[in-house]
Amino acid sequence: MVNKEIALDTEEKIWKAATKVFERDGYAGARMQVIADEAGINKALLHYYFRSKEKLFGKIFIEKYNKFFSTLAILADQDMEFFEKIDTVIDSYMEMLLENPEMPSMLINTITHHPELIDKLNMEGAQKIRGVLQSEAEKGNIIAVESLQILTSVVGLCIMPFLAKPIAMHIFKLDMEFYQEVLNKRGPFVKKAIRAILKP
Amino acid sequence: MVNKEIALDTEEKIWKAATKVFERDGYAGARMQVIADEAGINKALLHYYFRSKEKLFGKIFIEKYNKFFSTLAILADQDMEFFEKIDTVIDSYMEMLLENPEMPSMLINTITHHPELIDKLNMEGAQKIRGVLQSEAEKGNIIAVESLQILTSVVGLCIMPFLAKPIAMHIFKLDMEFYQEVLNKRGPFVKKAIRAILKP
DNA sequence: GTCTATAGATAGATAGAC
DNA sequence: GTCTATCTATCTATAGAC
Repeated sequence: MVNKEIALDTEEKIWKAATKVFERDGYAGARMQVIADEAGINKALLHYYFRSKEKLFGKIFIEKYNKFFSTLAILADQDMEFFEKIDTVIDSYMEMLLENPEMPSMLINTITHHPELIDKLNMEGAQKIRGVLQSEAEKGNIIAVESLQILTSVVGLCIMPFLAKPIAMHIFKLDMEFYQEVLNKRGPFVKKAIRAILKP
Repeated sequence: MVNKEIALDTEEKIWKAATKVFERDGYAGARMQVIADEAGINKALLHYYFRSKEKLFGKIFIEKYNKFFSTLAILADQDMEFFEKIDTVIDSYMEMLLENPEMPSMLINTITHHPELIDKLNMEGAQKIRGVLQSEAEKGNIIAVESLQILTSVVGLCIMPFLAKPIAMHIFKLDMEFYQEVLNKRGPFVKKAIRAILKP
């Protein structure tokens, strides 16, 4: 069992190192040598464990995003009042963003450059939430617009301060503390904003 | 003058080709050979005109984004009622996005990987608009929140359907026509949404 | 200004010893 | 499983003929 434990440990080190480098540099910008250095192992071991750069990236990407999307699917299924459900989704989204601010841009970039990976994502959660929105609109509880307008509004309102962070901090000469405060207050702000938008 | 005309023409061909390839593949993913092919010229000519890949990218990036941001600066200076000004900014933003849907993700990516370029962007427009928001909030005409919350809301609401296009079309199995309609209706939707959000 | 040819560096991937 | 050494391909960039 000793060998297997060591193996798992190495695989984990590679996984963490590769995640970090891919997030920072993107797929095209990432270098296998850099990942190996970060993991404290040799370049050849990367290929021993994952065969190719593409496979390594694909596995990490799918695992990371499916974990997030499956959380959404669970939330959408819970038995709650509509706005409570929306709030829970926003809370979950903001929590994820605060821990992984690079996820939105990585998702967008990957789908653009590796469209084949899109099929491996489990998007039940998004479909369920869209269904909820459509049914609420039919009942007249919220404004009657295409549910995509609302869905993209929730997501856009949540992620924008994270996407804009580097550029906004620079333009307005803000320090990290100030910006962190903006991010911390974003959840409550978005909840209010969505209520205002959806009022029929 | 014949030589100069031919030179300008070649430079322009390179510019267009490079813009296309950088937008599609990103800086790290772009290849000088691909740009040369796209421009219908030889690879060596790229270096003759622009010295290096980095310089070529930097020049295109700065020109493209400063053109857009200077439009914003002009709008912010116009003598208009507040919501008329907001509407004009949204219209201008949506028009730009409909023609250049890749601009937001390219901006975000570039700032992340080439932070030195941030200093070459002229961000007067954004600063002016933030000033307008702050002064309106002080006057009590709109809700009293940090102006960054509003600024990122406007931008987030505008760009999200463009960022999400490939992934949303796939998840919900939408055709281009349907999605285009969503994009066309986005401007009016965002204007309403911002009014609802800002109401004190 | 424009081309061909190639230098020089570095990428991903593999062979083979241990 | 892990390493060193190396292959092969490909990248940016330049030299030099025209």
